[in-house]
Amino acid sequence: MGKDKPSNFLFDIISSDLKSGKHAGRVLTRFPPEPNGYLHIGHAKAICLNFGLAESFGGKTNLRFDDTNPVTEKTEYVESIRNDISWLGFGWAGEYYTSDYFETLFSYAIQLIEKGLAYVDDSTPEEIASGKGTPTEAGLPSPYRNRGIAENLDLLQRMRKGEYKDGEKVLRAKIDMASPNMHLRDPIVYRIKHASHHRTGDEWCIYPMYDFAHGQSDSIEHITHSICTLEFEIHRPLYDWFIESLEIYPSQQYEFARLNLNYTVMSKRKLLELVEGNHVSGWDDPRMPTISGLRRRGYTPESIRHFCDMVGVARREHVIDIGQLEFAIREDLNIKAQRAMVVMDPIKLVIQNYPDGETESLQSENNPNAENKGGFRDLTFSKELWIERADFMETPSRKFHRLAPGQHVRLKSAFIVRCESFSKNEKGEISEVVCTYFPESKSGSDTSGIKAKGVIHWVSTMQAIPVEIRLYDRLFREEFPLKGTADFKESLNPDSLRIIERALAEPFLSQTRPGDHFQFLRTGYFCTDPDSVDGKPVFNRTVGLRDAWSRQQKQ
RNA sequence: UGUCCCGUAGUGUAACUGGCAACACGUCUGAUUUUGAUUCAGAAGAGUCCAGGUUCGAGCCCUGGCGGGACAACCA
Repeated sequence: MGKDKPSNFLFDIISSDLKSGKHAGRVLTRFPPEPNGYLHIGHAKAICLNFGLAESFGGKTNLRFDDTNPVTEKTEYVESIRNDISWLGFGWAGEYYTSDYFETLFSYAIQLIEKGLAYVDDSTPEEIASGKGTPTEAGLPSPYRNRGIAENLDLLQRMRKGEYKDGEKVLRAKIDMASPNMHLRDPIVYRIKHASHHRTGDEWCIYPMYDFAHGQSDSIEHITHSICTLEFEIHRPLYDWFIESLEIYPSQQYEFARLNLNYTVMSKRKLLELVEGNHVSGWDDPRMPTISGLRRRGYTPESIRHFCDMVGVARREHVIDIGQLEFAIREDLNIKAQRAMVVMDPIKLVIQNYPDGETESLQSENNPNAENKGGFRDLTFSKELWIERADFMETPSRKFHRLAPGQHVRLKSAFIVRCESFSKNEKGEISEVVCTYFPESKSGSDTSGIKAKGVIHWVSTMQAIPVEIRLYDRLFREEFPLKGTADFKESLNPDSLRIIERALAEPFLSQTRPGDHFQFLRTGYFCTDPDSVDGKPVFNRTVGLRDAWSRQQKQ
């Protein structure tokens, strides 16, 4: 399945580069996260592309932390990023940090000055901003634009030595203040930041800007294809300008459209806002589109990689329906997940013709869709069972295939029962259903000749264990949370988490470990949460089963 | 009144150097089913933003519109 990945424009570019011998038959890509937040599903797409493309051409991929802004970056993020990439199943050739290149980058700056292509500007940030002009009006040259080379060199060294305060001076490339591309209007190359860096500590007080770091870092590593998202497209002329001016290895940048999903947000800044505002429990909250959130939710690496293959790559902006992601995980878990029966909202079912105090052992397949049905496990059957409240109706609609007075139903992997009567509590809720069972209708050896229209799940009251279930729904109730409201947090779905404190489950679930995947029969896929403690497992709903019945009900 | 990018079924992605638009998800039927799941079979749904042009022939090439997006952080 999915053996042939559909072709895409990046694949085509690399193919033809290889054919033309452009990089001497070499393919080296890189994944360049800034360690200022956790990776999300959008990054997964970039990871799959960079690693996947390289892999399909026998090339390699570097991991490079783009750490040029010490005030937002942390080692905690470095670790989570490394962990997430490995978890997705990718291994990187070299692990680098842009900060490893600070000294080289500084020497590049000197070269630029010596070539008359950079100058130190004493203007204030406001002056620089206004001097840039607008997209439709040319900018004005800075009064410091024509400083001599020697003076520039001296000033840059003194910037490095820490003789100036933040913002007092910057180094700018001398390109073209009238360029229609704003990024070419003498972009800032180095700025002063007296801030401690997560790796270089206080060694530096000047830091290179993205544009002066990224392309050169690619070049230093001899990256052949530098793949990034569309918003950097307009930076490409600058990327090329630095490489040409410095006469260094000509890495090439290619852009693709970033992944967007409906009913969620996909920017690190916004995700950080959700974390810091306690709208979620953390970066790995199962409702987050982060890789760690998806992992905790129960998504598998395979499902995420397959999803990334399915959505493809192109240069046009798009929004993928979250249903596509759900399809990917259902498809994977269908063949992998152990089945179990868990009653979420229990009512008691009493079998009037079953002997008091007796039990019998029945067998049920662990996964009917896996090879050899995944083996079998034992279930304990008895006179009193828990069944789902929703599986009984006092006055059923015509198409209701479950329990109702006089109606037959099969208890999964057990017997057919017929509903004889029921009782209600003071509040008028169903409290108990009384049935008779047909001993000769035992699953696998049914000779009763009785046909049951439906099958329901159950668990024996004496053996059942209590478990906590966390039912997750989409984090936002708006398809496009950013549209229409001033604050995207107003679109948060108040019902994105519903906790069932005490569901009743098959006893073998007491043995589960965090990260285990299950399909709770007729309900959905679930994953054991790290919050589980001995005697009280906690399960996150990854995704519900497809449900033609409820869809039909809604219509 | 600027520059650049993009425009193919509801969604997303294909269509080798032009040869009567394909795949996936979704939707709808029907069959099977001890999960109203899965599986299987089938159907509907675009004539490729619009208008011209080149060509025997254009989603692919050209021109002009229209529509969407990006660009003025000492962020990446």
